[in-house]
Amino acid sequence: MQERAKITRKKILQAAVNEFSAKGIDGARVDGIATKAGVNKQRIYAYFKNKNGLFEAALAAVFAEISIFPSKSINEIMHCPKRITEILMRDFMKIHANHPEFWRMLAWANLNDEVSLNLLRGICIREDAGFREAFYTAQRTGVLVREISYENYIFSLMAITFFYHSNGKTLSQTLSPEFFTENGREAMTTQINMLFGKV
Amino acid sequence: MQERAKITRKKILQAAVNEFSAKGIDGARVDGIATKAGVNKQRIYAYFKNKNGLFEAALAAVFAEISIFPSKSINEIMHCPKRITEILMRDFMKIHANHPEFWRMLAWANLNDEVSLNLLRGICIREDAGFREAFYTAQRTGVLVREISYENYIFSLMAITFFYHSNGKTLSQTLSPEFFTENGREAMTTQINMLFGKV
Amino acid sequence: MQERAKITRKKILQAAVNEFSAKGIDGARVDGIATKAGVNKQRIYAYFKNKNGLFEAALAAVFAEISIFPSKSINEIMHCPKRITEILMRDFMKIHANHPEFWRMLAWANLNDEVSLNLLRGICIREDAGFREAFYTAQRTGVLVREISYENYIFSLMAITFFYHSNGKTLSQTLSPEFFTENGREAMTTQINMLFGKV
Amino acid sequence: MQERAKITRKKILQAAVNEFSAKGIDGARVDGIATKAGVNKQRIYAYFKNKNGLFEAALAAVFAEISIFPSKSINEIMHCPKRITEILMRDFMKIHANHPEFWRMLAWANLNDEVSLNLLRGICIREDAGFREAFYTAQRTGVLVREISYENYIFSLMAITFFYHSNGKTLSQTLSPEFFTENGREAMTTQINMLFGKV
DNA sequence: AATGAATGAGCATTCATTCAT
DNA sequence: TATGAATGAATGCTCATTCAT
Repeated sequence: MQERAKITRKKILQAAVNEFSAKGIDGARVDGIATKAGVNKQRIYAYFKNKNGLFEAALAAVFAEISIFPSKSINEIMHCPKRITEILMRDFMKIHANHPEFWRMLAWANLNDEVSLNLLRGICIREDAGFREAFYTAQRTGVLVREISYENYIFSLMAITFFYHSNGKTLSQTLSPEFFTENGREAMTTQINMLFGKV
Repeated sequence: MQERAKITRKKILQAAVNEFSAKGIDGARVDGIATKAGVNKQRIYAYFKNKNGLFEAALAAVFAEISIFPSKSINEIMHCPKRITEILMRDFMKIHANHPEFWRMLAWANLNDEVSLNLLRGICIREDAGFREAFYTAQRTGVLVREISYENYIFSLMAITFFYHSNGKTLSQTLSPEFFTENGREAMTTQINMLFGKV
Repeated sequence: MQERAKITRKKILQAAVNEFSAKGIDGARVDGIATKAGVNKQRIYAYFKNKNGLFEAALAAVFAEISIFPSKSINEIMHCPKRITEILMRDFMKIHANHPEFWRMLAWANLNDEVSLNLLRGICIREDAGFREAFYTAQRTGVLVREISYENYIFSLMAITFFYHSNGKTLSQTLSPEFFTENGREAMTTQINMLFGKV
Repeated sequence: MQERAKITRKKILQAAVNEFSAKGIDGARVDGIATKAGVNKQRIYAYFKNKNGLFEAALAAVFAEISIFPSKSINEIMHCPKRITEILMRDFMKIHANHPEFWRMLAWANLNDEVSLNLLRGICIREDAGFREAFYTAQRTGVLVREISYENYIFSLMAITFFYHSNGKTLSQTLSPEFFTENGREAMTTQINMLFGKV
């Protein structure tokens, strides 16, 4: 693949993430993506076969961009294991706040029967070995509840932060709009932190 | 509205929930809904104005069907406050398992900018006063952590159960497929239960 | 089907015969047919499913219009069996001259793998019993060669007249342009007539 | 033209005959031909100007390959003039059976207004002088009907054999499927042979 | 209230052809 | 000579919505 082609491919992917995350597979328009990318529409089919193929590639591209466990955080945790939950939650919250396309693409992908996740195989969020180590250290030093497994711990924090961002619209209508204020967010972080911390 | 019209309206709504929850607003077809409902397409426009209007009505219909806090569970909790988290989590899990249209409609609605949630106003899940009472009882009797607020407690359990069902597809590819086995589900419930229970 | 729909259907079919016979399945444009018919393009899909379905219906419509063995000719032959070949050849020639869409649609259909001829089943050219009678009479009275079967006789005359019209373009380049003059046509008819007539 | 170019040209032509004879001008895809030929698409435009030009060249190539009057047959006829019709018919039948691309390319060319036959000029089936001689011999020796001209004789046999192969699909649906059995083919050859033979 | 017919804008995808290297 | 990249105009088909009865 020539240099020019690589650039074209990249422009398409960026536009695709933009359009797909906003409107989903069915809502997105191939024309729109081509225009946004400033690229001939046919190139999309040449590089990604079809709309679905482009979505899958766009999803993979989003995953590739996101770093779930930044080494900076791991260092911080190692230094002060007590803060593990707080740090992790703030990281996750930040990821979602800065990359709304992440939860959106995830949500679209989960709702759609036809998208294959094959491309994710190579990229998937492997829990960083370093972080896992930090988790066990926190449990060993008695600052994190022992009853919970590593997987369920990660899962819970992901669930809470994902849900917080993905369901804001309905939650503020049905449960409480308070969650989505500065204070609400703070309170939640604090409480969840205490929950997992050993009293 | 005549009796016949009411029946037609109901048939449309059922078909709409079915189609919308499966395919989303953009993926659903008005023709498909009309056919599924065994009703002339034009009736949809007569009763619900347009596709979006129908979606909003369908979303409201789903909410109206779901009972988040069954009185049976409230009684159980009152009788044995220690089991509050376990009972609630099992309830939520069951709701999602039996009504996948619930999380799906929620997800579609949250992803879409144009759907109005006005119709939810009248129906929204108001936390049953009874349940709130049970929650405070559990805290007072010392079987539930005191640091967490009622809202954040509900929120957390909703988040975990929602996320569990809505993101299964990507999670089993990226985090672990173990979650979605019988054992995985049990372990999670137990651990979350202990987490919120006072040690 | 309402009267209005019947009219629309018929307009589509006429335009389809026109366009398909001229350009073939791949060459024809659905848009072109809709425009020629003065009808909304979507109606084509409503009534004929797709382009192929429309072609098949158009082919059937052409067959339905053509009368291979006009009763007038049968009467003439009965009256003067000696002229059977001449009459038949002139009939076939006239059909092809007046209905070029006949050989053209046949040719397109034979070249295309995907067209089904199911619709022809109901219409297909059944040799008129009357004409078959005339044929045997001619053979019995000794004015038609006995060695040839009814089927092969019809086949031969069809082949010659079809080929004459369908392959004119290449034949006048490769064999001789003489065939397609008035004299050439006359000579051919006369000679074929004599060929089948008993000397 | 370099040797390499000649090879490329030939590969393109072969693929073109293959694709065009199967799908016609409108049905064929330049991409498909390039792929089949294992050649860069652009070469097609360099050597044949455009799709139509390629078709015309492919048609000419098919004609160049076919030998209508093999000298072997001419010898046989000279040796036994009585068998002229039978030999010719079997030759034609064999050509069509072995080279379906022949009647197909002819049919596509005749149906299409835009193809020019200029390239055929140089190649066209000139009746071999030898065969014409054989024909007259047969007539003189009284084993072939005298009433038919050379041109009409050839024409008739070509018509029958071409039609037999080109219209099999519709004929077996509308007239009789019997023609296309081994027996049917034999009977036809025999009868046509007798028809032209002097009784 | 209900339905069959109709519409126009749109949509994913394709294709012959040209450009740039 | 040869090739990968790019283009713009279609092309078959669909869909939400409205009309007429």
